[in-house]
Formats: sequence, structure tokens, C-alpha cells
Amino acid sequence: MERLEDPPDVVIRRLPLYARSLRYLLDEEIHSVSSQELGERINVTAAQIRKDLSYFGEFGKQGIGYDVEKLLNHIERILGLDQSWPVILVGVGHLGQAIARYDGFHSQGLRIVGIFETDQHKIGQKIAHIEITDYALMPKVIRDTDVRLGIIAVPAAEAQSVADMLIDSGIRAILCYAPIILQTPDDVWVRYIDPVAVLHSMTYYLARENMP
Amino acid sequence: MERLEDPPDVVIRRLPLYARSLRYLLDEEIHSVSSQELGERINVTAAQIRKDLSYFGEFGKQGIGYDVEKLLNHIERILGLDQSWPVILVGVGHLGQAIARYDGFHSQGLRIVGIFETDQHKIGQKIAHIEITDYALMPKVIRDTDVRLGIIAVPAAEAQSVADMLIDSGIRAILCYAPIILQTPDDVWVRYIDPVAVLHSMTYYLARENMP
DNA sequence: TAGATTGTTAATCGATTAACAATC
DNA sequence: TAGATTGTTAATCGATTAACAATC
Repeated sequence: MERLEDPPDVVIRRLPLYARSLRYLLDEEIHSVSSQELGERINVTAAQIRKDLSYFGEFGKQGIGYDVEKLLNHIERILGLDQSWPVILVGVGHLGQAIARYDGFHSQGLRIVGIFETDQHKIGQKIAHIEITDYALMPKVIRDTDVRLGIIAVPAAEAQSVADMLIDSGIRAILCYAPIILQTPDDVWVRYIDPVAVLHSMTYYLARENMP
Repeated sequence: MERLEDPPDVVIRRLPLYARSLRYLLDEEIHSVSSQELGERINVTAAQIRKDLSYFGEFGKQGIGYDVEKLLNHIERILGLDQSWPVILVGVGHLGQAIARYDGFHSQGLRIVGIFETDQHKIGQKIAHIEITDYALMPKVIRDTDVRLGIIAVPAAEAQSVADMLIDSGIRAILCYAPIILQTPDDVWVRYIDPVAVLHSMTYYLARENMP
């Protein structure tokens, strides 16, 4: 067997989309799919799908395509989705509440195990069966429960210090909803959800439509 | 003057981050910045910033750097942010409500002018001073108000048909929060907010930490 | 068998970085 | 003036695509 190269991050970021599309195929009771067909569903070329998968092994059959369930299982294993991941959430504004209540996390192997806030009025209340806990207790909870994934849903002004404390307490990957670029050590993964930036990149094109 | 090349989309997607960082600099009353300093704040190389800006003109001074306010104005003009953009929102679940209530849109030139729902219990209620309107009236509102930006915050199962109707009614750019890849014509801009996929791409790395 | 589709290599395309003359 | 930093070109790096032998 060949020694496989380390897959680039772009490839890793596409795998969850492949997995999701395969789940939808299973729902539709489609059990076999070609790279061509899968690609059409997610707007990716067939060659790219085959190349991406080749970083991890050989999952298809020439002349046939891929067994949907088998390929899905492989990709989920690759992504670590054969286990469920505890996640903690910091910030319970409108957005934090929407995140805590979103079923899509729970159903996709992401278990919110702690919700933290500084606002004393909110501490003690429950959202989706999870009690809102004092932010000051966060480090202890992270250490005790060994969570490694954190979601930041606080205002931009507080996001950096929350990130510092998360990382200091043992968090290894952060999803940041605050509109700010965090400064973090190289060995911590950080990704952003930034709808305003995304909309602003589309206004660029809209401003140019019907124009000279 | 040289004829300038069309900037690639990666560049367009970085401009809003430059703009935001410049706004923070202004808040801090920093009025001049070098590509080096700006780059450090957003984790981008100085060369990349200068190259990106060069698609649009010359905005700096050798030996000095950039005037923060002037550069910000230029970038906002480039992105079309010298005007405010009407946006419509479809779907008023937890997420849709959080979106409607988020101040970050209003303060950044994105005015929600319509909120649509099929749930008859919600129609007529108000969120953040905007009345929730029957989804059936959406096409008329889009045509009458000439909105070109739409946000989809409905469940995955409904997202494609909502997109079809939005586009059919005149929407030219869509921000989709539903976990599904939309099939749309080439001349419509579509971007996704997909926290679950983003988290799933980080579990890949977490699953490999402290491993052989 | 004939037709289809994979896995992989090589070619292409595009984006990032390095380097430096120009100049504030 | 000397030092700093831009704008731009060329070199490098990396990702996507095309093509096809292998094979189901």
C-alpha cells in the first residue's frame, strides 16, 4: 500500500459536504452513486471528488461508483464522526440561544455540554435542557469534562478574551461568531461564521450589475 | 492609467475583512496603518493586502502606509457599502429571529425590509419592528421594493423551493443558512453559512490529536 | 463481452509570496 | 537625506482539471 499524503485543508473542508449529501441520498433510498452524480448535487467536479477521496483510500468500484452507505461511513470515520463531540458555548444573546436550540448540532454528533454567560440574570436559567452557567466556572468545567470544541457567541469586544480563556483551559478548536479575527496559537483551530462579511462580498457584485 | 484586471472572488471575499479591521482601527483612533500592521491584525501577509488592493487602484503612500479613513472609504465604495442594501429574510425559526434581531446587519448597511413565513400563527407578529408577512406575498414585495438580497433561514427540505421563488421574483444574491447546496442559475450569487460543516471539518483534526 | 466509472498521473490554472525599484 | 513602505513583477506554490489505463 502507498503511503498517503496529508490531505490539504480545502479537502477536509469539503468532506462534511460530501457526507451530508450522502446522508440525503440515503434518505432518498439511493444506495449507489457515481462521482459525477454526487458532484452535480454539490456543484463540484467528478474529478475533484475522486481526487479528494484518494487522499484517504479507495472507496469505489470501477464501472459502478460508490456504495452510498459505505462511503458515508468511511467519511464519517475520517472526520471523527463515529463519536459524538462535546461542545461548549459562550454567550447567550439571541444568537447563542438560537445555537443552543438548533437541533442540527445534536443530530450531527455535536453535544452542547455547557453554556456560559456573565450576565447574572441569565445564569441558572435553562435553554434546551442545559443550564446557563457562570462564565467564571468555565475553566473548571472545561478541565473536568475534557471538552475540546468551543463556540464563541459574545460581542466582538469580548471575543478575544473569551478565546484566551477557552484556550488556556484546554479548548483546541473554536468556532467564532463574533465579527473579529482572533489572535491564537498555531496549534488551535479557529473558524469563523461571518454573515455580514459574506453579504458584503455579494454587494460588490450587485453594485456592478446593470452597469457599464 | 492601466486597465485593471477583474479581481478574483477570493479577493472580493477578503475586502470586507479589511474594511472591518479598518473600522476597528478608526475606533482606536489609529489614523495610519501599513500593510504589515493591517496584515497582522487579520492574519494575512502584507504582500497579499497590497496585491489585493492593487486590483482597485493605488491607495497608499510609499514610506508611510495607508490613511485608515481614506482606505476604508475606498473599500466601502468598492463593495457598494456607500449605500444601504435592502434584504429580505425567509423563515422565522430560532435562527431567523436571531438574524432579524442582530444589530450587526443594520449597523453595516443591511436593512431587513421584509420577513416571510408560512406559519399562520407567526404572520402578523413583529420582530424588531418588522412585521412577519405571509410567504405567499413575497414575490409581490420583492418586485415592488426591488430588493436583490435574500436570506434563507428555513429547514433544508424547503430551502430549494424558497430559493427558486426568490430568484424567480428577482433576487440576485442569496445567503443560505439551510444545510443544503442549492441549485441555481449561474447569474445568481449564493453563499452559505454552515456551522455544522465547519465544526465537522475541525473534528477531523481533533480526532487526530495525541495520536500516532 | 461492452460500457461505465474508478483511481491516479500529468497538465493546467490560479493564488500567494518574495523581491525590489520607485518614492514618500 | 536616510529609512520606510508602497505597487508591481516574477517566482513559487498549491489546487483543480483532464485524460486514461485499470477493472468492475
